[in-house]
Order: sequence, then C-alpha cells, then structure tokens
Amino acid sequence: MPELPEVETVVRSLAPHLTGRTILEASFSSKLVVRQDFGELSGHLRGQQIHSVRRHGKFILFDLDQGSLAIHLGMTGKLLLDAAGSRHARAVFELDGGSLTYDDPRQFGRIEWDAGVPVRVAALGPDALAISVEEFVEALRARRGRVKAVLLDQRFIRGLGNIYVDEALHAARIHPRAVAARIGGERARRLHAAFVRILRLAIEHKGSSISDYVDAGGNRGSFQLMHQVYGREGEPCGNCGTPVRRIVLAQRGTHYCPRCQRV
DNA sequence: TCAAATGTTTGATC
DNA sequence: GGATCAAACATTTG
Repeated sequence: MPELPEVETVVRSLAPHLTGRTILEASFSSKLVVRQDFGELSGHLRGQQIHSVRRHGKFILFDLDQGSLAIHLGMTGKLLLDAAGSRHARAVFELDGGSLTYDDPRQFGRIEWDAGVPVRVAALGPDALAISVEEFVEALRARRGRVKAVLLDQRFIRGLGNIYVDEALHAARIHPRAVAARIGGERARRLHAAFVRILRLAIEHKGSSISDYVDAGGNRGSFQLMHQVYGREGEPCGNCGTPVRRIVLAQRGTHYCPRCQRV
C-alpha cells in the first residue's frame, strides 16, 4: 500500500493515538516480517514509551525510550488501530489504551527494532519532499540508468514509488525510458516540480487506494481518482487524447502517454 | 490458468 | 568496484 503520501497519511492518522502511549506487550507471528528473535524483540519493547511517530521515506519510525522501531509496509502492509478481526495479523502491540495491529497478506513488509538508527533506514537518499531543485538536478546528471529506475531507487531519493513516478513523469512529459543523465536542466527542474506538487496533492487526498490501502482508522484515500496514467492503460491521455500505453520497465508496470512523453 | 499487484534485497553482469 | 538489471520473496485478485 505504501508510497510517500500513503505512509504520510498513516503516520498522521497514527500519531495522535500513539504519542505518549506505552507498549505493554508485543507479539509476532511472521518470521518474514520480523527477522529478529520474537522473544528478544518483545523484551526490548515491553514497557517502552512511544515518544513520537515519524515518516522517513516510506518507513514509519517510532521513537522509543531506547532506540527506535522501524516499520516498512512493503506492498500490502497495514497498521490498524483497535482492529477487530484482521485476516493477516503479523504483529500486535498492546498499549495502555488500545492496540495496534500490523496486517500484511504478502509479508513483504518489515518490523525492526534498533538501539540506534536501523541500517536499512540510514542508507536512504534525501526525502522526495525535502530535496532541493539544485541538488536533484545535479544528482540526476550523475546517473546513467533510465529515469524511471533512478526515481524508484530509494538510495537516490526516498519516498517515490511506482504510482507517483509514472504520474510525475507524465506531468513533466518525460519518457520513463529516458536516460537520467541526458535529461536537460530545464526538464529536470520540471520533473522536480512535478513530483513535489503531485506528492503534496496526494497527501491532501490521503493517498491512493489502488486495492486495499487504508490508513490507521481504516479509511481509504481518493487520489487514485486523479491519476492521469497509472492504471489507465488504453484510456485517453488528459493532455492529447492518445491512449495511455503500458510497458514493463525496471520490472514494474509502467504507464505513459506515447505522444506527450518523448525520450 | 495466467498475469499483475503501492517494494526491497540479492546475486549476476557490465 | 560501482552501477545496473533480472530474479526472488508470498498472497490475493481479476
């Protein structure tokens, strides 16, 4: 479920309920989602107060008395407050006032506690909503790969995913197969402006609910209704009416307008 | 039955 | 050695 706007929405829906709460008990049931020893992890978390809940790229970070808990939602992860019956609960946190359930059918998500900053978290590039135009243009110039793959690389910038990369490239009228380094300064600036605008707009609409994405309260987002190309293969481009094309690039379904977006 | 799905890691190959 | 690309992970849905 998760790209920057969805994770941001989850954090915003979670924070008022979790800040200041104490973890009474934590239980786990997936060795794919939780790679640490279940008993040890429960021991680390028991009695810890949650000081803050933050988004870091697509990660959700709980700052605790000691260290931090990093949660990545993968493709289908959901964090639910006081969930009645969730079909694929992989972790449950009992708090002093409510419970938090991590539900994830595909188990691509991860939950990890670290005394400092989790390694996976530390390796990420600047946040897509924080990187300056100059820094972005400069960094893009140094990449030989296709712009779609580069934007998806979380070490390059963190937060963008398949939906918002396709939408941003369409808005900036850049072909997803274009080589990053060969995108000129003007078009690179246009691309930066496009993803910043789209990410902010998507946050306002509480993210895109493509299949089953919901925030911590079980609410769906509505930005999927505003998608111009993602999931719209064969439908007319909003700019020129040409049917939107779908190809596979960087091993992801990639949607673009063959007329508006040129290499 | 087959294809595809909001993502990342790992290993091979340049 | 760094960068880039394909395969793998597990499950559901159309």
